Amino acid sequence: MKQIIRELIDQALGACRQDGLLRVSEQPAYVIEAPRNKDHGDFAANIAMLLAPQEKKSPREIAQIIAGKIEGKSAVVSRVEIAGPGFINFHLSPGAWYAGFQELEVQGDRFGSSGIGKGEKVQVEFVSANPTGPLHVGHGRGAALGDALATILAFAGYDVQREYYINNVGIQMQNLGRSVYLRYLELLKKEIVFPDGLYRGDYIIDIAKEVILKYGKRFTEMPEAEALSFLTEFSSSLILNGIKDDLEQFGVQFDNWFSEKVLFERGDVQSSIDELKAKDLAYEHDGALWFRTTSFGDEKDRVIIKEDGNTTYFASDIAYHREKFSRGFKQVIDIWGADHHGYVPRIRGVLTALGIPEDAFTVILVQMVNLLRGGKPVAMSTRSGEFVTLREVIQEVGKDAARFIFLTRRSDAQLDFDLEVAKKQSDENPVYYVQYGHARICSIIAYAQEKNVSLPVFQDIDPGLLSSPEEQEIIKKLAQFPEVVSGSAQSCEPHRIAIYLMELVGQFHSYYAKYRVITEELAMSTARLYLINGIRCVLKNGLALLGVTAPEKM
RNA sequence: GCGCUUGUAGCUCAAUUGGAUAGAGCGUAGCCCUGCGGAGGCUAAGGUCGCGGGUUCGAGUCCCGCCAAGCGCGCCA
Repeated sequence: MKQIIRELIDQALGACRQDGLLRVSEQPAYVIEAPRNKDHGDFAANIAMLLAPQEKKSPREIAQIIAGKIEGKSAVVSRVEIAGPGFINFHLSPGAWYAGFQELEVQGDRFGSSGIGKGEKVQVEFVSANPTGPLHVGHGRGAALGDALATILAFAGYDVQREYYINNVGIQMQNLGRSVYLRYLELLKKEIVFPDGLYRGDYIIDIAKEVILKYGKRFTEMPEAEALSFLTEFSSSLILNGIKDDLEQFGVQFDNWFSEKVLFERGDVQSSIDELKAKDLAYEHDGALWFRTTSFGDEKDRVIIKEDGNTTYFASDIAYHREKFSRGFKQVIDIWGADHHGYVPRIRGVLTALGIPEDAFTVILVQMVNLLRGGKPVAMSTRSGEFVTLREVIQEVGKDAARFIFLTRRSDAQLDFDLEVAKKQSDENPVYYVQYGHARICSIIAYAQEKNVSLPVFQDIDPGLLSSPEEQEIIKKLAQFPEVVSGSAQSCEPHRIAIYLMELVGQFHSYYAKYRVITEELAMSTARLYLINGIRCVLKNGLALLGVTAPEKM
C-alpha cells in the first residue's frame, strides 16, 4: 500500500518538474508512514518539508503544489490534505484495503512472509552456554530471542541456520571434571578439600552419584589424570544432553551443534594463527603471541597463545568466526549475554583483519534478567550454585508465558522477570490476553458452524458492510502485518511482533464487546465472520513466529 | 578511572527508527453479562520522556556535558 502512495508522489513530483512548478533538482529520501493520529489520514508523507530548503518555498506551499498533482489521480486515494508543518496526508477509500484481505486469504499461514531476504544464507548463533552446568533464565532469554529471530528471518525469505557453539575445550572443562571427581570421592567417604573456583552446584553431586551407579568405585583405583579425563568427558556430555532437553522443552531446535574441539582437530585454530602471522597481525612478546587488535579499534592487543603454550579462548573464536564465513553465510548474527560486550571490538577486529565486510556481522547483546518472586529478588549466584534453572522456570510458569515475556521487551534493556506475575493466568500476563483472543475467535467460528454459517471466502461477503470505525481500523491493522514482520526481521527486533499482537488483539476484544458477530442477518454475520477469521489467522501466524502456541480452547 | 547499555505514569514496558496532541497493561476510583468464552469490555485520575545545553521546519529518538543503575575493563571462560 505504501508503495502505491510512493508511486503517486513520485509521479506528482515528475509532473511538477515538467510544468516548472518545482525544480526538484535532488529528490530527498522521504518517508511515508501511518500516522499515530487517525485524523491525519491513513498515510502521511514528509516530502514537502524536506524539499523546502532547495525550493526556497514554505513547506505548506510545496505540499499544496504536489497535492494538486495527486488529487483525483487514483481511485485508491479518496482525499489528500495538507496539515501541520507541511505533511501531505492521504485518506484512502475503504475499498483500497480489500487487497490486504485477499492477500491474507490466499496466503493463509504464509501471510506476513516476504522475499526481502532473497534467499541469502544467514546464521544465527545463540545460547552457546558452556556445558559446565544447566541453563538459567538468562540463557532462556537468549534462546527465545535467537529462536524467534531465526523464525522471523526465515519467514522474511532468508535461508537461516540455527547454531549452538559448544565450548568444550579449556580450563573450565577441567574444572568441571575435577568438581565431579572430588564429589565422587566425597560420596565414597574419602577425605577431600573442595577448592574455590570449582563448581559447587548440587547438580555436580547428582552427576557424581550417577557415576557411582554406573561405574562403582573404579575411579578411585586408577591414576587421577586418567579418572579426570574420563569424568570430564562423561560430565560434559551428560550436561550437554540436559541442555538439549531443556531447549527442546522450550521449543528451540538447533540445526547445527558446533564443537570447539573440532576446530582443534581439523587444524582450524592453527591455520587461523598462521594466517594472522602471514598478514603480520600477530607478534611475539613476553613469550606469548599477541594479535594486533588495536589496529582495528580495540583498546589493547590480545593474547592468542599464552606463555605456557596453550591457546586462549580468543584463538578458538578467531578460528570459529573464520570458519563460519567460510561456510558461505552472507550474514552472521551472534547473540551474546551483555556481560560479553567488551568482547565485541575484538571479534570485529578479527573479521576486519580477515577481510570480511563489516555489515556481514551483527552482535545482539541481550541484557541481564533480574529474577523476582512477588517483587523480591531471587538469589542468583552461580558460584554457590544457588540459581533457578531454565528448566524450573519452564515447569513453573510454562513455555509460552516465559517466551512471551522475553519477547515483549527490547533485548538491550534489562528485564525484570517476576515468577509470580508470569504464573498468573490473567490480567497482568499479556500472553494469555493474546491466546484468549485466538481461542475466543475459534469458539465463535465453531458457534457459527452450529448455526449453519460456514467460513466464507472473500467472494461470499459484502465488504462494504464492514463500515464501522472499529472494523475499518482492524482491516488496516491486518494489512500492516507484513510490514511489521519485515521490519522486525530487518532490525532484528522480534518484540515488535509481540507488541503488534497485543495491539491487534486489544482491538478485537473491544470490537467483540461492542458488536455481535453471528446474528439473524446472514450477510452481516458472514462479513464479520470473515473479518475475525482474518484476525485469527494473523494472531496465529504472529504467535508462531514467536514460538508461542495459539490454542483453540483454553 | 575508562568503555558499553539503560533511564518514559506509583510498577512492568511501548512509541512506526527524526514527525503532528508520548501510548498499553498492572495498580487506584467507578461502571458493564436476559447475547458468539468475564482469562473480556467501558470511563476517570495519573507525565518536567533522569538533568542541562546543542543540531533543525520538527527531538523521547541524533550530538556534547553532567547525574543514577547494570555490566565490562585477565596470558579466565
